[in-house]
Amino acid sequence: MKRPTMKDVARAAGVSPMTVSRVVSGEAGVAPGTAARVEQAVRRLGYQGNDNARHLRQKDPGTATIGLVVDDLANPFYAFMARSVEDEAHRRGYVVLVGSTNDEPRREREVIAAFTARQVDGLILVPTVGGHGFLRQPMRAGTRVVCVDRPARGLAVDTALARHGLRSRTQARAALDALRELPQPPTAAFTSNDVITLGVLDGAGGPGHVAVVGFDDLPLGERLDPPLTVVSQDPVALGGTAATLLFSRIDGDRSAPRSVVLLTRFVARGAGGAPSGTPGPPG
Amino acid sequence: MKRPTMKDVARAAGVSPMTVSRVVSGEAGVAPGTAARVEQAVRRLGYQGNDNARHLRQKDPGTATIGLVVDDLANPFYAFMARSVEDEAHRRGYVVLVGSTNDEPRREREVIAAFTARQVDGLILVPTVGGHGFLRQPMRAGTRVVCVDRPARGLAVDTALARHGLRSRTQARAALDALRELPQPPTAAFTSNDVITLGVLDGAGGPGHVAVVGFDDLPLGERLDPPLTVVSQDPVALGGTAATLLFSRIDGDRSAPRSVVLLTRFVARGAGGAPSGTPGPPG
DNA sequence: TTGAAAGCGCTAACAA
DNA sequence: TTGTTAGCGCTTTCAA
Repeated sequence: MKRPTMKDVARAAGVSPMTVSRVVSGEAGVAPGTAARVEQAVRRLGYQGNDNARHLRQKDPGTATIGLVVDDLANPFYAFMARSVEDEAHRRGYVVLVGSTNDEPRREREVIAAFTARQVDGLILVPTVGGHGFLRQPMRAGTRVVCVDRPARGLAVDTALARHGLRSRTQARAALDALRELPQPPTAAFTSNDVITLGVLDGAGGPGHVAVVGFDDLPLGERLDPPLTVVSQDPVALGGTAATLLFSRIDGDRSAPRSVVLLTRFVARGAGGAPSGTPGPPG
Repeated sequence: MKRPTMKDVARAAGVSPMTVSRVVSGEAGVAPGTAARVEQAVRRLGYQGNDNARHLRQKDPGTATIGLVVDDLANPFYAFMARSVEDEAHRRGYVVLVGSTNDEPRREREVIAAFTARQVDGLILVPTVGGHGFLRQPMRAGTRVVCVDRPARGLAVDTALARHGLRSRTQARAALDALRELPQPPTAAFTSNDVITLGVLDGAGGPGHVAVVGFDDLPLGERLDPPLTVVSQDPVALGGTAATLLFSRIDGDRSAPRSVVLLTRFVARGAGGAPSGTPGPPG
C-alpha cells in the first residue's frame, strides 16, 4: 500500500490538490463545507503530508531539522547534552539527527555530509582533531554551525605522562597500568572524561595507589571511597546554550562569530583539595 | 549565497543537468573528458546533492533515514542503545533521527509524526504507556517499526509498596523516603532503571537500611559498599538487535511479526543472592 | 472561494 | 554519449 498523496485526497474529496493544500496548512479562505469534506478524506485515507516535498518548494527556507555531532553518544556527558539539545529543538518544532564521530575525522566528515545532504538548517558539532575546511561550503550555503569545544582541548601538556586518544574504560585502565610500570610512576591522575575516569579508577588501587581527579562528574562519584574529586561541567547547560545559539542564528542573527564560555566547578571530595563548589575558570 | 544546484553545475560545465546527474551518481557512459569538466565544476562551486529531492524522485524507495524514539536519551541505558543503533545505521549509510518521549504519549505522537512526515524508512521505538493505533497508518504505508519493550513492563505487581512513573533521581529518593515512613517499611527495594537506582541509593542508608537490587547495571556499581546487586541488561545488544531486525524489514523481509527476547544476567554482588552471572528469564 | 500552470532539485524513460 | 521530456509531492502565483 502506497502512502496517499495530496492528489489522492483531492480526488477523494472532489476538489483540486490546491484546496487540499490550503486545508492541511490551515490557510483561510476555504468554504467550511469544502474544508470539512477535505478533512474527512484526510482522515479516511490516513493522509500525512510529505515534509521533504513541502520544504523543497516552500518559499521560506529550512527543513526544521538540525544535526548534532558528538564524539560518542553513549558517553553520559554527550548523552545529557544531546537530550538538552533535543528538548530545545522539540520545543521549536525541530527534529534532531544525531551522529557519533568516535573522534575519527573521516567518520565526522561522512556524518556531516549525510546531514547537509538532507538540508539540515544547522549543526551542533563537537569537533574531532581533524581540520574543518569542509564546513566552509555548507556554511556559505546557509547552514549555521555551533561548535562545542571538547572538555579536554588545550588542557593537558603533552608530557611523557600524558596519554591521549583512549577510547574506552579498558584502554584507560591499560594505559594507567603501563604508566605505573614506569621508574617514576605517577602519584595522581587527571582524567578528561568519565569513561576514562572509570578505567583509571579500575587500576588506581593497590600498593602506592594513585589519586584521581576527574573532569566531568559521575553519578555515584560521591559514594566512592575515597570520594571522587572532579572538575564538574554541566552538559545540560552546554547543550542548552549551544542550541539557543544555533537557533538564534537560524532565526536570522548575523552578528560576528561568538565564543561563549561556561564556568566549571571544582568539587573536591578527597583530602587536600580546594573548597567544594568553587567556581573556577573553564578547562 | 544560495546552495548551488545541479543546474548551476550544468551551466558551469556546459552540459545538461542530466549529465551532471550521471557523473555525481557514478553512472557509466559519460565521456571521460565531459566527466572531468563536470567534476571540476562540482568542486569549484562546492556542489552537494540534495538528498531530499533525490529521494522524492528516485524509483527505489526510501530516504536512508530511520527514527529512534526512546524514553530519555540522557538515561545511560538508552544512550548506549542509541549509540549501538547509530553504529549499525552508519555502517549501512543511514542516518538517525532521535527523540525522547519522557514517557508522555503526547510527545511520543508528536515526535513520531515529525519523523514519518520526513519519510523515515523505519522506526525503533520504546513505547510509552499510551495506545499506538496511530502507528497503523505509517506501517501500512511502508514504514517498518521495531518496538523495544521497556525493562520494567509487566514486571512489578502494583501493590501498596510499588511506585511507578518516577522521572528523576530526586523523585525516586523522595518516593523511597515516603515508603520508609510507612508502618511496615520495606526492607529491600527493586528498581527498574539506573536513574531510579541512584535515587534509591541516596535514601537507602541509615538505621534499618534498605537493600537495593537494580535493573540495569551502573558503572561503578561494583565499587559501592555494599556492592550493588543488579539484574543486568545489555543495551548495546538490545540496540544492535533492534537495528538488525529493522534493517532486515527495510531490506524486504515480510515475514510475520516476530518477538526477540534477550537474556538478562543476575549479578549478585551483595550477600544472599544467586551466583553471579546466572542467565535468567527476561523481565 | 477555487483551480490551473509552473517549478523546487532531482531522476526515469525515452529519444537522438 | 548526450539531451529532452515528464513528473516525484508539494506550494507559489496568478487567473477565474
